[in-house]
Amino acid sequence: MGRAKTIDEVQLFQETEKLILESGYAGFHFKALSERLGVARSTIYNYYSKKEELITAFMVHLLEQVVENMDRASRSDDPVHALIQLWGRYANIHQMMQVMPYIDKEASPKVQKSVEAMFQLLQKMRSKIKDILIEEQQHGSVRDDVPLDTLAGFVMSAVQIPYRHQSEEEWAEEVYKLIRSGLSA
Amino acid sequence: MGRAKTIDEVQLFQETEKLILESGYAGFHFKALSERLGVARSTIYNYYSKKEELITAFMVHLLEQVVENMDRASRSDDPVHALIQLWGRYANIHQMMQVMPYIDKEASPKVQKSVEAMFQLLQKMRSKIKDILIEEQQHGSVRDDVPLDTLAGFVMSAVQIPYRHQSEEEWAEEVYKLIRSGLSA
Amino acid sequence: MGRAKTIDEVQLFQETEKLILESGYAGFHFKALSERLGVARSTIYNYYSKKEELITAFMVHLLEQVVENMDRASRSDDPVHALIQLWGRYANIHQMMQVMPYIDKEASPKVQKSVEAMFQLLQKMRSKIKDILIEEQQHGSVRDDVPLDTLAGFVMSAVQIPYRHQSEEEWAEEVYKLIRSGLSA
Amino acid sequence: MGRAKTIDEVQLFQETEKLILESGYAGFHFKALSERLGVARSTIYNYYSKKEELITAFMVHLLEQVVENMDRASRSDDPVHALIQLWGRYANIHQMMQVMPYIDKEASPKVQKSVEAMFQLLQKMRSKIKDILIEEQQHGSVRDDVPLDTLAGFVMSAVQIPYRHQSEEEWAEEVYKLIRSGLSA
DNA sequence: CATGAATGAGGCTTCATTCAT
DNA sequence: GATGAATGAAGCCTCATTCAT
Repeated sequence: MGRAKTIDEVQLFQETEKLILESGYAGFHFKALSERLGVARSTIYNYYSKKEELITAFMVHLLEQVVENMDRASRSDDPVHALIQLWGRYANIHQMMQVMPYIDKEASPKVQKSVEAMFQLLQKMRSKIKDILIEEQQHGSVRDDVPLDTLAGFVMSAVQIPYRHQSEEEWAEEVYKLIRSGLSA
Repeated sequence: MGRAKTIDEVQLFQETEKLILESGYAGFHFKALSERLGVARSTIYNYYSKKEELITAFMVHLLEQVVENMDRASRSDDPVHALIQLWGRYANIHQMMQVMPYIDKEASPKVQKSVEAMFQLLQKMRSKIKDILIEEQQHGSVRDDVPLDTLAGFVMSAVQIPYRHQSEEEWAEEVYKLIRSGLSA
Repeated sequence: MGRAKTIDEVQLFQETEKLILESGYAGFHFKALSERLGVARSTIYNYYSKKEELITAFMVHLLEQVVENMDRASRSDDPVHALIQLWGRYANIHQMMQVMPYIDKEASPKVQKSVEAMFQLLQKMRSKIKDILIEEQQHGSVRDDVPLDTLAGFVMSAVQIPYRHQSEEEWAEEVYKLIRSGLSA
Repeated sequence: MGRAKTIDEVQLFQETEKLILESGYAGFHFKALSERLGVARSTIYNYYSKKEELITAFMVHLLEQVVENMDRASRSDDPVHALIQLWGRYANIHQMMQVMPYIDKEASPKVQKSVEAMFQLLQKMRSKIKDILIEEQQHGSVRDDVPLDTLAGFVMSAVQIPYRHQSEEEWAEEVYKLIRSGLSA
């Protein structure tokens, strides 16, 4: 019944991500997206009836993946290390998140729901990081002379360190060293 | 009394910065800007004949300030410390820089010039950081088991660590500790 | 159990009427209609291959009912009274008729036919009213110092008098008095 | 300062009225309007930033005129007569009013204000009619065996009686007779 | 210079309608 | 027949930019 789909959500999300990374929120239109997908602009409206709905749905999807992976990370031997490796893999979340302030949060009820979900996920991320750090503080492997919030911010900010010429793995190793023991020789 | 309002270029830049910080590139319009300045939209065209010209001119201005301050920082006792303090003061440069990818660089010759200038200034920033780090490596106070680029990225990324509840000074102290010696207790 | 839903034409007309009364021509979409019927939008096209075809078919159907009832009314003791009672029952025809000007009459041959039929039915309505009035004029119970067209218009306009707090019957009685003997005490 | 206007509100209202009367709410677009006015579509947005704002502003303007004229009418020798004459002159208000249900009342704060104003004006119209009728009831020239609301509805509905081949004056005279003394000979 | 007016380009959305299963 | 998918045309709206005073 009905004819075969020419696009699916996976493709939609893939191209959405690419487009946002390349052109940011302002440059993200259904027009551009439809051209990349090779469908009519209006076709996309059959999937998401508002620009904001697609973007936020995608971002929720992305954050969910990250949070899921953080769970795994926190159970590893060296959770901080695992976290940094995760950052290496999802280097673009941070960039994606920067789009958030520009989203019209009242665009539709669906958008509102997604935005709420995003905040909760971010909350979860932050608290998972803190949990990891607290745990390590108790083992004496993380300093406690700096407020937890700042420590967490420090760990999260590492996601911003650009890849230079390294592989993802090299990047993670180098950054891990710095996060652990700083610039000092 | 009642004579035609004239635009004060200082105010122009101030409002430009505010507007970009509040709304990002997408939300930066001459319409909004003119309303804040209390002049007609078309008046701004007597100063900058293109949106991009204004934005890029402003960004060059901003970067020049930062670079100037970096010069001073690099001559201080503890240049890394001074740098972090600088980040505290210019916490928004990073956010400002994020609009760059969305600028149509071919918009006009003036824009092209400004964009070139910006790249050179960014270049300068990066190399100043590297110079500082190299200098410290020679004194043995900065590690050399991590590539210089990554070290520089690490220092720059600190600008992203959000203020929590601290003053600018507290923020700088805490972050400095982390940059210097990392998470380790 | 679970066999494909089929459209009931009676229901189709019912929902069409409701929708037009609630939302007017502008608010009448196959989208809304299909939702109310619980079928796919495209299914309606198996019955009416154009929006206009459905609307006009429905209106013909409605007018036919009214004309039929007018026949009965004109054979009653007091035909004017019966007419006003009829208006009470079909208070919405007038509202329905107001969508006519917006219909694209050339939309399809079927539409053209329906539109013609509608005009003939309206013609018939008008002339039935006139017949009734002429008959009464001959009995001396209706004035002849006002052109027949205006008299007919007067009777038809009564359909517009809104229900206030009365039942349909009360409305008809009150309006009948006014139509018969006017405002005068 | 600034260049000379090419359209003014008067023209805008005139063409708005014509367009609505010809094509109804659904057929009223800024595109059609701009074509008639010989300006670009976007120009109209400099005057009214939403379709609904223009329509409702116009309707308020129209009702205000009518209400003003009703004041004059109620002070005349035969207020009911004057009212019917007024209906002759503003035969289109009723048609215009039918557009109301389709207006998105939440379209903008300005729209909301206008809609409120419209309701108040309609309220005023109705109560002015009632005042007139009450006054006449006290003089014994209007019946009191029919509820006031119905009487008022009866008077208002007269606006719907179509012109046949008469002048405005003839129409008013004929309709006045009917309103006063009904169909009876 | 400052301004108010006009405009075009470009993005957003909604539907009627067609297609393939 | 019934359906879900795809589409194009049409209307909405917002700006950057230009023009004439």
